[in-house]
Amino acid sequence: MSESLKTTSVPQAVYDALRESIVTSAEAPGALLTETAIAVRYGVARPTAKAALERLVSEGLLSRRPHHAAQVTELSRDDIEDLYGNRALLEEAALGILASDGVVPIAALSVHRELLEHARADNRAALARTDVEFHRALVLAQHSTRLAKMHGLLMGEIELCIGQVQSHQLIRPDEIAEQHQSILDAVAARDVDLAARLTREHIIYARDRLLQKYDDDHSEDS
Amino acid sequence: MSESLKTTSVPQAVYDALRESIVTSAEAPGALLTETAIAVRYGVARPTAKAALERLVSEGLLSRRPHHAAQVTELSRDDIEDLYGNRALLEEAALGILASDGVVPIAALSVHRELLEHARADNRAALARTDVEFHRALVLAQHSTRLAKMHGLLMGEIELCIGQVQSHQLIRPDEIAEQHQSILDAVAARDVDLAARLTREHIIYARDRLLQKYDDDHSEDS
DNA sequence: GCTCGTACACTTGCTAGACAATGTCCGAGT
DNA sequence: ACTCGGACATTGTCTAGCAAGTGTACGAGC
Repeated sequence: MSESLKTTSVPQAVYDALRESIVTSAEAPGALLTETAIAVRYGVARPTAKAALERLVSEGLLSRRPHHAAQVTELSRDDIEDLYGNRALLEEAALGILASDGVVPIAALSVHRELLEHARADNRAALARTDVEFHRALVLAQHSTRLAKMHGLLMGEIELCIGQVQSHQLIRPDEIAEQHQSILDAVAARDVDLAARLTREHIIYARDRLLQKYDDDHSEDS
Repeated sequence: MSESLKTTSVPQAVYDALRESIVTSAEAPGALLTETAIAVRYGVARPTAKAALERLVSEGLLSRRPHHAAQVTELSRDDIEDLYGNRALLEEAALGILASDGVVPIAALSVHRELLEHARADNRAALARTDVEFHRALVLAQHSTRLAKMHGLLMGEIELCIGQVQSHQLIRPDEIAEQHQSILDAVAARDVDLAARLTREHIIYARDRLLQKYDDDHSEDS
């Protein structure tokens, strides 16, 4: 007990670990997670595990019926469309605010550079993760706390979505990077309409690639 | 134990009761709510009270620092603008969807009739409550579950906002009812742009009345 | 052989109590 | 007047356990 830096609270740590294993699909969709199983896995008491599970349920990553074990949410095609439609709405608004202020957020810039690195190395898994981080950084940069909160809620499920459909397999790194650059340019140029339009197109583009992969995966069975 | 229908779970009941007393400003903004105090007030165990408090914190109705009692969130002028700005964004999108489908939701219609009753009786408190319910019903009627979830999150804080600024005092019942009717008409006529525009104007109108009252209340002190 | 009902195992719902860790505040000593 | 120390309040987390709901599998009856 000397090496642990006690970075956060115990339930937070359990939540983080559990969330990570869910969005990376280490826990398959539909997998059952009982409170006691989580408790023994991370060496915590059952109420602690329960708190982490309930939080994940409220964020939509887990589902549960009253007296049953929680299970990893299985996203349908409609869910994907819903998620990305609302994401487009929110990010379009966020980028509009950023562009009208003409402030290019430095946090997003550094993430963008990191993303370029991954693109050059053709590391698609890392790129998918950094892509999410880039969009988070953009939305966090504008001042509306509620917009950021709602966006965070959506992005949680979107990460799960990206994990379940292994969409990073068909990502085109150069296109992603280029689209991000265009958006940043529009913000710097204070072109509100362009920034909003490019953002929506970028997200719809991502959605379509996801849906395409989803359909491919689901065409052989049934 | 024969008359109680056991309508919901215990934490849910505590949550409901607590939420009610918060949004009605029975608990003044800034009031301290300790876990033990809530537990004894409702005759439940401390973990149960804790769960209810944590849920309210996650919804923004309560604030808390790590080892301190939770307290009722005090909304600032910026918070009001933020809440209503995002509310306009979401409801504009929701009404756009409804109008493009051309389906006037029956749930919203019945709430609208109830609202007309309150308007006729000039019961402003009930009207404010029904107004919120009307907007919830509208958003619930479109099919996007995420949009409804995010809207619900916002409306929680908005109810608190309405309670803190006693805004119902300066509501004009006839104007509210008329604006709602116009929106419903636009949806029935499948006029997407009009429905969206009227919705935004209606919300901005409500926001401005709220801000006006807020400024009046805060001009004498300081 | 099939259907129905019952009992059991699993899991959560909720409670009780305890101890540790932390933050606040007030008073004592300098 | 200022600093330091300790008491108090509050939450964080754990252990323990009972009650209640749900599904399943087994056995009885037809």
